[in-house]
Amino acid sequence: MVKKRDTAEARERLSRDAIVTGAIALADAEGLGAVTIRRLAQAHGVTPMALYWHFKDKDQLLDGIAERLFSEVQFPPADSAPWDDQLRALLLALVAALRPHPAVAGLARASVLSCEPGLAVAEHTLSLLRQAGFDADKSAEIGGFLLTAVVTLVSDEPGLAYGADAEAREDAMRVKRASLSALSPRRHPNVVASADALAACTGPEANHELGIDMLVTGIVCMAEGRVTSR
Amino acid sequence: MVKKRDTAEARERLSRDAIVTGAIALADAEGLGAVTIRRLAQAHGVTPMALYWHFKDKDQLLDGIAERLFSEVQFPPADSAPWDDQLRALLLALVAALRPHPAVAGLARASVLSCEPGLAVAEHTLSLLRQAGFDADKSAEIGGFLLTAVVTLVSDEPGLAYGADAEAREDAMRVKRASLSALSPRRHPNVVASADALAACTGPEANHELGIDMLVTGIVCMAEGRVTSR
DNA sequence: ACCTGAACACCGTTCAAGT
DNA sequence: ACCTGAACACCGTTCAAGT
Repeated sequence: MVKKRDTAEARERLSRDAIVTGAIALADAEGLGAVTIRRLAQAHGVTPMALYWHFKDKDQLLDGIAERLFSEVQFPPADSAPWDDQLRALLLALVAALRPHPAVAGLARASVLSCEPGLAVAEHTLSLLRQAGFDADKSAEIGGFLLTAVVTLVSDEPGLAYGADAEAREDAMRVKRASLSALSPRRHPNVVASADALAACTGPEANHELGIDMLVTGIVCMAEGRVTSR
Repeated sequence: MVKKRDTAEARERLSRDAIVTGAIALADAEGLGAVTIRRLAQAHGVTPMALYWHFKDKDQLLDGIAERLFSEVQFPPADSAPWDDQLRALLLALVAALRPHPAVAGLARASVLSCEPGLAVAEHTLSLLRQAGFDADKSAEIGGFLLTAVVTLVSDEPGLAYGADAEAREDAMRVKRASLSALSPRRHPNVVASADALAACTGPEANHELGIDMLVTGIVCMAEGRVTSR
Protein backbone atom coordinates (compact mmCIF):
# COMPACT_ATOMS: atom_id res chain seq x y z
CA MET A 1 0.00 0.00 0.00
CA VAL A 2 2.99 2.28 0.21
CA LYS A 3 2.90 2.60 -3.52
CA LYS A 4 2.10 6.13 -4.63
CA ARG A 5 4.85 8.69 -4.63
CA ASP A 6 7.59 6.47 -5.95
CA THR A 7 9.45 9.74 -6.39
CA ALA A 8 9.19 13.31 -5.20
CA GLU A 9 6.74 14.29 -7.93
CA ALA A 10 3.10 14.42 -6.96
CA ARG A 11 1.33 11.82 -9.08
CA GLU A 12 -1.62 13.76 -10.41
CA ARG A 13 -1.84 12.06 -13.77
CA LEU A 14 0.43 12.34 -16.72
CA SER A 15 -0.19 14.97 -19.40
CA ARG A 16 1.65 16.65 -22.21
CA ASP A 17 1.88 19.85 -20.21
CA ALA A 18 3.24 18.16 -17.11
CA ILE A 19 5.85 16.29 -19.11
CA VAL A 20 7.01 19.44 -20.89
CA THR A 21 7.19 21.33 -17.62
CA GLY A 22 9.26 18.55 -16.11
CA ALA A 23 11.53 18.45 -19.13
CA ILE A 24 12.24 22.18 -18.94
CA ALA A 25 12.93 21.98 -15.23
CA LEU A 26 15.31 19.10 -15.80
CA ALA A 27 17.09 20.96 -18.59
CA ASP A 28 17.41 24.07 -16.43
CA ALA A 29 18.99 22.02 -13.68
CA GLU A 30 21.23 19.65 -15.60
CA GLY A 31 21.28 20.66 -19.24
CA LEU A 32 19.63 19.34 -22.35
CA GLY A 33 21.66 16.14 -22.18
CA ALA A 34 19.84 15.15 -19.01
CA VAL A 35 16.48 15.38 -20.73
CA THR A 36 15.84 11.74 -21.34
CA ILE A 37 12.67 9.77 -21.76
CA ARG A 38 13.75 7.52 -18.95
CA ARG A 39 14.70 10.25 -16.51
CA LEU A 40 11.53 12.17 -17.27
CA ALA A 41 9.47 9.06 -16.60
CA GLN A 42 11.30 8.51 -13.36
CA ALA A 43 10.65 12.10 -12.28
CA HIS A 44 6.94 11.49 -12.77
CA GLY A 45 6.98 8.11 -11.07
CA VAL A 46 6.04 6.33 -14.23
CA THR A 47 7.37 3.81 -16.74
CA PRO A 48 9.36 5.21 -19.69
CA MET A 49 6.82 3.82 -22.09
CA ALA A 50 4.07 5.86 -20.47
CA LEU A 51 5.45 8.95 -22.22
CA TYR A 52 4.89 7.34 -25.58
CA TRP A 53 1.21 7.64 -25.21
CA HIS A 54 1.51 11.43 -24.95
CA PHE A 55 4.26 11.95 -27.53
CA LYS A 56 4.97 10.00 -30.68
CA ASP A 57 8.70 10.11 -30.02
CA LYS A 58 11.37 12.21 -28.38
CA ASP A 59 11.48 14.74 -31.21
CA GLN A 60 7.84 15.57 -30.60
CA LEU A 61 8.64 16.07 -26.96
CA LEU A 62 11.36 18.56 -27.89
CA ASP A 63 8.87 20.26 -30.19
CA GLY A 64 6.57 20.55 -27.23
CA ILE A 65 9.28 22.30 -25.27
CA ALA A 66 9.83 24.81 -28.06
CA GLU A 67 6.11 25.46 -28.28
CA ARG A 68 6.01 26.21 -24.58
CA LEU A 69 8.87 28.68 -24.94
CA PHE A 70 7.12 30.56 -27.72
CA SER A 71 3.89 30.58 -25.79
CA GLU A 72 5.62 32.52 -23.06
CA VAL A 73 6.49 35.47 -25.29
CA GLN A 74 4.78 38.60 -24.00
CA PHE A 75 4.01 40.59 -27.11
CA PRO A 76 4.51 44.30 -26.65
CA PRO A 77 1.22 46.17 -27.02
CA ALA A 78 0.60 47.37 -30.55
CA ASP A 79 1.36 51.04 -30.84
CA SER A 80 2.21 53.58 -33.48
CA ALA A 81 5.94 53.62 -32.84
CA PRO A 82 8.22 53.38 -35.89
CA TRP A 83 8.73 49.84 -37.15
CA ASP A 84 12.30 49.57 -35.96
CA ASP A 85 11.38 50.39 -32.38
CA GLN A 86 8.58 47.87 -32.53
CA LEU A 87 10.95 45.27 -33.96
CA ARG A 88 13.45 45.90 -31.21
CA ALA A 89 10.71 45.50 -28.62
CA LEU A 90 9.52 42.25 -30.18
CA LEU A 91 13.02 40.79 -30.28
CA LEU A 92 13.60 41.78 -26.69
CA ALA A 93 10.33 40.09 -25.73
CA LEU A 94 11.56 36.94 -27.44
CA VAL A 95 14.85 37.18 -25.60
CA ALA A 96 13.00 37.62 -22.34
CA ALA A 97 11.02 34.45 -22.97
CA LEU A 98 14.03 32.33 -23.92
CA ARG A 99 16.56 33.74 -21.49
CA PRO A 100 15.38 31.82 -18.41
CA HIS A 101 15.94 28.50 -20.21
CA PRO A 102 19.22 28.76 -22.13
CA ALA A 103 19.63 24.99 -22.24
CA VAL A 104 16.55 24.50 -24.40
CA ALA A 105 16.45 27.84 -26.22
CA GLY A 106 18.10 26.27 -29.25
CA LEU A 107 15.06 24.09 -29.80
CA ALA A 108 13.13 27.19 -30.82
CA ARG A 109 14.94 27.35 -34.16
CA ALA A 110 13.57 24.14 -35.58
CA SER A 111 10.01 24.60 -34.34
CA VAL A 112 9.01 28.17 -35.12
CA LEU A 113 6.92 27.31 -38.10
CA SER A 114 5.58 24.08 -36.65
CA CYS A 115 3.50 25.38 -33.77
CA GLU A 116 0.92 28.07 -33.26
CA PRO A 117 2.85 30.20 -30.74
CA GLY A 118 5.90 30.10 -33.00
CA LEU A 119 3.84 31.15 -35.98
CA ALA A 120 2.53 34.09 -34.01
CA VAL A 121 6.06 35.32 -33.42
CA ALA A 122 6.94 34.76 -37.07
CA GLU A 123 3.83 36.59 -38.21
CA HIS A 124 4.54 39.67 -36.12
CA THR A 125 8.15 39.77 -37.20
CA LEU A 126 7.30 39.48 -40.87
CA SER A 127 4.63 42.11 -40.51
CA LEU A 128 7.13 44.63 -39.17
CA LEU A 129 9.65 43.81 -41.88
CA ARG A 130 7.00 44.35 -44.53
CA GLN A 131 6.27 47.72 -42.97
CA ALA A 132 9.96 48.48 -43.34
CA GLY A 133 9.53 48.07 -47.06
CA PHE A 134 11.03 44.63 -47.65
CA ASP A 135 9.14 42.31 -49.97
CA ALA A 136 7.83 38.89 -48.97
CA ASP A 137 10.99 36.99 -49.90
CA LYS A 138 13.43 39.41 -48.34
CA SER A 139 11.34 39.58 -45.19
CA ALA A 140 11.43 35.81 -44.91
CA GLU A 141 15.19 35.72 -45.27
CA ILE A 142 15.77 38.48 -42.77
CA GLY A 143 13.19 37.10 -40.37
CA GLY A 144 14.72 33.65 -40.44
CA PHE A 145 18.13 35.04 -39.79
CA LEU A 146 16.82 37.22 -36.98
CA LEU A 147 15.25 34.33 -35.16
CA THR A 148 18.32 32.16 -35.32
CA ALA A 149 20.49 35.07 -34.26
CA VAL A 150 18.34 35.81 -31.23
CA VAL A 151 18.22 32.16 -30.28
CA THR A 152 21.97 31.93 -30.54
CA LEU A 153 22.26 35.01 -28.41
CA VAL A 154 20.59 33.40 -25.42
CA SER A 155 21.62 29.78 -25.91
CA ASP A 156 23.99 28.18 -23.50
CA GLU A 157 26.92 26.90 -25.42
CA PRO A 158 26.72 23.16 -25.13
CA GLY A 159 29.53 21.70 -23.10
CA LEU A 160 29.04 24.15 -20.31
CA ALA A 161 29.27 22.71 -16.84
CA TYR A 162 25.72 21.90 -15.83
CA GLY A 163 24.41 21.07 -12.45
CA ALA A 164 27.35 23.16 -11.46
CA ASP A 165 26.60 25.84 -8.93
CA ALA A 166 27.47 29.46 -9.54
CA GLU A 167 30.78 28.91 -7.83
CA ALA A 168 31.82 26.20 -10.26
CA ARG A 169 30.94 28.45 -13.17
CA GLU A 170 33.03 31.20 -11.68
CA ASP A 171 35.91 28.78 -11.46
CA ALA A 172 35.53 27.76 -15.09
CA MET A 173 35.54 31.42 -16.12
CA ARG A 174 38.67 32.11 -14.12
CA VAL A 175 40.45 29.16 -15.68
CA LYS A 176 39.43 30.30 -19.13
CA ARG A 177 40.59 33.82 -18.49
CA ALA A 178 43.89 32.63 -17.15
CA SER A 179 44.54 30.41 -20.14
CA LEU A 180 43.71 33.24 -22.53
CA SER A 181 45.91 35.67 -20.64
CA ALA A 182 48.75 33.17 -20.83
CA LEU A 183 48.78 33.25 -24.63
CA SER A 184 51.67 34.82 -26.46
CA PRO A 185 50.98 38.57 -26.67
CA ARG A 186 53.01 38.63 -29.84
CA ARG A 187 50.91 36.12 -31.71
CA HIS A 188 47.55 36.99 -30.16
CA PRO A 189 47.76 40.56 -28.92
CA ASN A 190 44.07 41.30 -29.30
CA VAL A 191 42.89 38.06 -27.75
CA VAL A 192 45.08 38.75 -24.74
CA ALA A 193 43.84 42.33 -24.53
CA SER A 194 40.24 41.13 -24.58
CA ALA A 195 40.82 38.09 -22.37
CA ASP A 196 38.57 39.32 -19.56
CA ALA A 197 35.63 40.09 -21.80
CA LEU A 198 36.07 36.93 -23.87
CA ALA A 199 36.03 34.75 -20.77
CA ALA A 200 33.00 36.58 -19.43
CA CYS A 201 31.08 36.05 -22.67
CA THR A 202 30.88 32.41 -21.69
CA GLY A 203 28.08 33.04 -19.31
CA PRO A 204 24.47 34.02 -18.87
CA GLU A 205 25.35 37.57 -18.05
CA ALA A 206 26.14 38.37 -21.66
CA ASN A 207 24.82 41.60 -23.06
CA HIS A 208 21.91 40.70 -25.26
CA GLU A 209 20.89 44.23 -26.00
CA LEU A 210 24.08 44.88 -27.86
CA GLY A 211 23.29 42.04 -30.22
CA ILE A 212 19.72 43.17 -30.74
CA ASP A 213 20.78 46.73 -31.39
CA MET A 214 23.34 45.54 -33.89
CA LEU A 215 20.81 43.46 -35.75
CA VAL A 216 18.14 46.14 -35.87
CA THR A 217 20.63 48.81 -36.82
CA GLY A 218 21.81 46.66 -39.68
CA ILE A 219 18.27 46.19 -40.89
CA VAL A 220 17.51 49.89 -40.66
CA CYS A 221 20.56 50.71 -42.73
CA MET A 222 19.57 48.13 -45.30
CA ALA A 223 16.02 49.43 -45.48
CA GLU A 224 17.20 52.99 -45.95
CA GLY A 225 19.68 51.88 -48.57
CA ARG A 226 16.88 50.12 -50.35
CA VAL A 227 14.56 53.09 -50.30
CA THR A 228 17.07 55.76 -51.23
CA SER A 229 18.75 53.28 -53.55
CA ARG A 230 22.08 54.52 -52.28
CA MET B 1 44.60 -14.92 -42.95
CA VAL B 2 41.67 -13.08 -44.46
CA LYS B 3 41.83 -10.65 -41.62
CA LYS B 4 42.74 -7.14 -42.75
CA ARG B 5 40.13 -4.93 -44.32
CA ASP B 6 37.28 -5.77 -42.00
CA THR B 7 35.62 -2.81 -43.64
CA ALA B 8 36.07 -0.66 -46.70
CA GLU B 9 38.56 1.65 -45.02
CA ALA B 10 42.22 1.00 -45.82
CA ARG B 11 43.89 0.12 -42.54
CA GLU B 12 46.92 2.36 -42.58
CA ARG B 13 47.14 2.99 -38.87
CA LEU B 14 44.91 5.04 -36.66
CA SER B 15 45.67 8.71 -36.02
CA ARG B 16 43.91 11.79 -34.73
CA ASP B 17 43.77 13.23 -38.22
CA ALA B 18 42.34 10.09 -39.77
CA ILE B 19 39.67 9.84 -37.09
CA VAL B 20 38.66 13.48 -37.50
CA THR B 21 38.51 13.11 -41.27
CA GLY B 22 36.31 10.05 -40.90
CA ALA B 23 34.09 11.83 -38.41
CA ILE B 24 33.50 14.77 -40.74
CA ALA B 25 32.76 12.45 -43.66
CA LEU B 26 30.28 10.54 -41.54
CA ALA B 27 28.60 13.74 -40.37
CA ASP B 28 28.36 15.01 -43.94
CA ALA B 29 26.69 11.80 -45.00
CA GLU B 30 24.38 11.09 -42.10
CA GLY B 31 24.41 14.03 -39.73
CA LEU B 32 26.04 14.72 -36.40
CA GLY B 33 23.92 12.11 -34.71
CA ALA B 34 25.65 9.37 -36.67
CA VAL B 35 29.05 10.44 -35.35
CA THR B 36 29.55 7.82 -32.75
CA ILE B 37 32.65 6.35 -31.21
CA ARG B 38 31.48 2.93 -32.20
CA ARG B 39 30.60 3.75 -35.79
CA LEU B 40 33.84 5.63 -36.24
CA ALA B 41 35.77 2.64 -34.95
CA GLN B 42 33.89 0.37 -37.30
CA ALA B 43 34.66 2.62 -40.26
CA HIS B 44 38.34 2.29 -39.45
CA GLY B 45 38.17 -1.44 -38.88
CA VAL B 46 39.06 -1.09 -35.26
CA THR B 47 37.68 -1.61 -31.77
CA PRO B 48 35.77 1.32 -30.21
CA MET B 49 38.30 1.50 -27.40
CA ALA B 50 41.09 2.11 -29.89
CA LEU B 51 39.84 5.69 -30.28
CA TYR B 52 40.39 6.32 -26.60
CA TRP B 53 44.09 6.21 -27.04
CA HIS B 54 43.90 9.14 -29.47
CA PHE B 55 41.20 11.16 -27.71
CA LYS B 56 40.46 11.47 -24.02
CA ASP B 57 36.72 11.30 -24.67
CA LYS B 58 34.10 12.15 -27.24
CA ASP B 59 34.15 15.86 -26.42
CA GLN B 60 37.79 16.03 -27.36
CA LEU B 61 36.97 14.34 -30.62
CA LEU B 62 34.36 17.01 -31.34
CA ASP B 63 36.93 19.64 -30.43
CA GLY B 64 39.21 18.06 -32.99
CA ILE B 65 36.54 18.44 -35.63
CA ALA B 66 36.12 22.12 -34.84
CA GLU B 67 39.86 22.65 -34.98
CA ARG B 68 39.95 21.09 -38.42
CA LEU B 69 37.19 23.41 -39.62
CA PHE B 70 39.03 26.51 -38.42
CA SER B 71 42.25 25.27 -39.97
CA GLU B 72 40.55 25.32 -43.35
CA VAL B 73 39.81 29.05 -43.24
CA GLN B 74 41.64 30.78 -46.09
CA PHE B 75 42.50 34.19 -44.70
CA PRO B 76 42.13 36.94 -47.25
CA PRO B 77 45.49 38.53 -48.02
CA ALA B 78 46.21 41.56 -45.85
CA ASP B 79 45.57 44.73 -47.76
CA SER B 80 44.83 48.36 -47.10
CA ALA B 81 41.11 48.19 -47.68
CA PRO B 82 38.85 49.82 -45.09
CA TRP B 83 38.23 47.71 -42.01
CA ASP B 84 34.63 46.91 -42.87
CA ASP B 85 35.55 45.49 -46.25
CA GLN B 86 38.25 43.41 -44.61
CA LEU B 87 35.80 42.23 -41.97
CA ARG B 88 33.30 41.22 -44.61
CA ALA B 89 36.00 39.28 -46.44
CA LEU B 90 37.09 37.52 -43.27
CA LEU B 91 33.54 36.51 -42.38
CA LEU B 92 32.96 35.25 -45.89
CA ALA B 93 36.14 33.19 -45.63
CA LEU B 94 34.83 31.67 -42.42
CA VAL B 95 31.52 30.93 -44.09
CA ALA B 96 33.35 29.30 -46.99
CA ALA B 97 35.22 27.02 -44.60
CA LEU B 98 32.15 25.98 -42.63
CA ARG B 99 29.64 25.81 -45.46
CA PRO B 100 30.71 22.40 -46.82
CA HIS B 101 30.04 20.77 -43.45
CA PRO B 102 26.81 22.23 -42.06
CA ALA B 103 26.25 19.24 -39.79
CA VAL B 104 29.35 19.98 -37.71
CA ALA B 105 29.59 23.75 -38.17
CA GLY B 106 27.92 24.31 -34.82
CA LEU B 107 30.89 22.75 -33.06
CA ALA B 108 32.94 25.78 -34.01
CA ARG B 109 31.17 27.92 -31.40
CA ALA B 110 32.45 26.10 -28.37
CA SER B 111 35.99 25.61 -29.60
CA VAL B 112 37.14 28.94 -31.04
CA LEU B 113 39.22 29.90 -28.09
CA SER B 114 40.43 26.39 -27.37
CA CYS B 115 42.54 25.68 -30.43
CA GLU B 116 45.20 27.47 -32.40
CA PRO B 117 43.31 27.80 -35.71
CA GLY B 118 40.29 29.15 -33.85
CA LEU B 119 42.42 31.66 -32.01
CA ALA B 120 43.82 32.87 -35.31
CA VAL B 121 40.32 33.64 -36.54
CA ALA B 122 39.46 35.36 -33.27
CA GLU B 123 42.65 37.40 -33.35
CA HIS B 124 42.04 38.69 -36.86
CA THR B 125 38.44 39.53 -36.09
CA LEU B 126 39.33 41.41 -32.92
CA SER B 127 42.09 43.25 -34.72
CA LEU B 128 39.65 44.60 -37.30
CA LEU B 129 37.14 45.60 -34.65
CA ARG B 130 39.84 47.49 -32.77
CA GLN B 131 40.67 49.29 -36.00
CA ALA B 132 37.01 50.27 -36.19
CA GLY B 133 37.47 52.07 -32.91
CA PHE B 134 35.85 49.68 -30.45
CA ASP B 135 37.68 49.09 -27.20
CA ALA B 136 38.87 45.67 -26.02
CA ASP B 137 35.67 44.78 -24.18
CA LYS B 138 33.27 45.93 -26.89
CA SER B 139 35.35 44.16 -29.52
CA ALA B 140 35.12 40.93 -27.57
CA GLU B 141 31.36 41.20 -27.26
CA ILE B 142 30.85 42.00 -30.90
CA GLY B 143 33.35 39.40 -32.02
CA GLY B 144 31.71 36.69 -29.97
CA PHE B 145 28.33 37.57 -31.35
CA LEU B 146 29.70 37.68 -34.89
CA LEU B 147 31.14 34.19 -34.67
CA THR B 148 27.98 32.65 -33.31
CA ALA B 149 25.91 34.48 -35.90
CA VAL B 150 28.06 33.22 -38.76
CA VAL B 151 28.02 29.70 -37.40
CA THR B 152 24.26 29.84 -37.10
CA LEU B 153 24.07 31.09 -40.65
CA VAL B 154 25.64 27.96 -42.11
CA SER B 155 24.49 25.34 -39.61
CA ASP B 156 22.03 22.75 -40.65
CA GLU B 157 19.09 22.88 -38.38
CA PRO B 158 19.16 19.66 -36.43
CA GLY B 159 16.28 17.42 -37.26
CA LEU B 160 16.79 17.79 -40.95
CA ALA B 161 16.45 14.58 -42.93
CA TYR B 162 19.96 13.19 -43.22
CA GLY B 163 21.18 10.46 -45.47
CA ALA B 164 18.35 11.75 -47.55
CA ASP B 165 19.22 12.44 -51.13
CA ALA B 166 18.48 15.74 -52.79
CA GLU B 167 15.13 14.41 -53.89
CA ALA B 168 14.01 13.66 -50.36
CA ARG B 169 15.01 17.16 -49.30
CA GLU B 170 13.01 18.58 -52.14
CA ASP B 171 10.04 16.61 -50.94
CA ALA B 172 10.43 17.87 -47.40
CA MET B 173 10.55 21.44 -48.67
CA ARG B 174 7.42 20.96 -50.74
CA VAL B 175 5.57 19.53 -47.78
CA LYS B 176 6.66 22.43 -45.62
CA ARG B 177 5.62 24.96 -48.20
CA ALA B 178 2.25 23.33 -48.64
CA SER B 179 1.56 23.29 -44.92
CA LEU B 180 2.50 26.95 -44.62
CA SER B 181 0.36 27.91 -47.59
CA ALA B 182 -2.56 26.09 -46.01
CA LEU B 183 -2.54 28.36 -42.96
CA SER B 184 -5.34 30.80 -42.41
CA PRO B 185 -4.54 33.96 -44.41
CA ARG B 186 -6.52 35.93 -41.90
CA ARG B 187 -4.50 34.89 -38.90
CA HIS B 188 -1.13 34.59 -40.62
CA PRO B 189 -1.22 36.77 -43.71
CA ASN B 190 2.50 37.46 -43.80
CA VAL B 191 3.56 33.87 -43.15
CA VAL B 192 1.35 32.75 -46.02
CA ALA B 193 2.71 35.50 -48.27
CA SER B 194 6.28 34.43 -47.49
CA ALA B 195 5.57 30.70 -47.54
CA ASP B 196 7.83 29.97 -50.50
CA ALA B 197 10.82 31.80 -49.12
CA LEU B 198 10.30 30.46 -45.60
CA ALA B 199 10.23 26.89 -46.83
CA ALA B 200 13.31 27.49 -48.97
CA CYS B 201 15.25 28.91 -46.03
CA THR B 202 15.35 25.38 -44.70
CA GLY B 203 18.12 24.38 -46.99
CA PRO B 204 21.76 24.76 -47.91
CA GLU B 205 20.96 27.22 -50.65
CA ALA B 206 20.27 29.98 -48.15
CA ASN B 207 21.68 33.39 -48.87
CA HIS B 208 24.59 33.84 -46.52
CA GLU B 209 25.75 37.11 -47.96
CA LEU B 210 22.60 38.82 -46.86
CA GLY B 211 23.32 37.87 -43.27
CA ILE B 212 26.94 38.95 -43.47
CA ASP B 213 25.99 42.27 -45.01
CA MET B 214 23.43 42.85 -42.32
CA LEU B 215 25.92 42.14 -39.57
CA VAL B 216 28.67 44.28 -41.01
CA THR B 217 26.29 47.10 -41.82
CA GLY B 218 25.06 47.05 -38.26
CA ILE B 219 28.61 47.26 -36.94
CA VAL B 220 29.49 50.10 -39.27
CA CYS B 221 26.51 52.10 -38.10
CA MET B 222 27.41 51.45 -34.49
CA ALA B 223 31.02 52.45 -35.08
CA GLU B 224 30.00 55.68 -36.77
CA GLY B 225 27.52 56.40 -34.02
CA ARG B 226 30.27 55.89 -31.52
CA VAL B 227 32.78 58.13 -33.24
CA THR B 228 30.46 60.96 -34.12
CA SER B 229 28.65 60.40 -30.82
CA ARG B 230 25.40 60.85 -32.63
C1' DA C 1 -7.84 5.83 -22.74
C1' DC C 2 -3.84 5.19 -20.29
C1' DC C 3 -0.11 2.57 -18.59
C1' DT C 4 3.16 -1.68 -17.71
C1' DG C 5 6.86 -5.46 -18.78
C1' DA C 6 10.08 -7.53 -21.35
C1' DA C 7 13.03 -7.18 -25.03
C1' DC C 8 16.12 -5.12 -28.82
C1' DA C 9 19.65 -2.56 -30.75
C1' DC C 10 22.10 0.86 -29.67
C1' DC C 11 25.25 4.42 -26.75
C1' DG C 12 30.03 6.29 -23.95
C1' DT C 13 33.36 4.75 -20.89
C1' DT C 14 36.38 2.04 -17.39
C1' DC C 15 39.59 -1.34 -16.41
C1' DA C 16 42.63 -4.95 -17.01
C1' DA C 17 45.15 -7.19 -20.33
C1' DG C 18 47.67 -8.23 -24.51
C1' DT C 19 51.70 -7.09 -28.03
C1' DA D 1 53.08 2.98 -27.88
C1' DC D 2 48.97 1.17 -29.57
C1' DC D 3 45.13 -1.79 -29.45
C1' DT D 4 41.73 -5.66 -27.73
C1' DG D 5 37.92 -7.92 -24.70
C1' DA D 6 34.68 -8.00 -21.41
C1' DA D 7 31.77 -5.47 -18.65
C1' DC D 8 28.80 -1.48 -16.79
C1' DA D 9 25.38 1.85 -16.78
C1' DC D 10 23.02 4.06 -19.69
C1' DC D 11 19.98 5.33 -24.20
C1' DG D 12 15.26 5.38 -27.59
C1' DT D 13 11.84 2.47 -29.20
C1' DT D 14 8.68 -1.66 -30.49
C1' DC D 15 5.35 -4.87 -29.38
C1' DA D 16 2.21 -7.36 -26.79
C1' DA D 17 -0.38 -7.11 -22.85
C1' DG D 18 -2.90 -5.42 -18.85
C1' DT D 19 -6.91 -2.34 -16.74
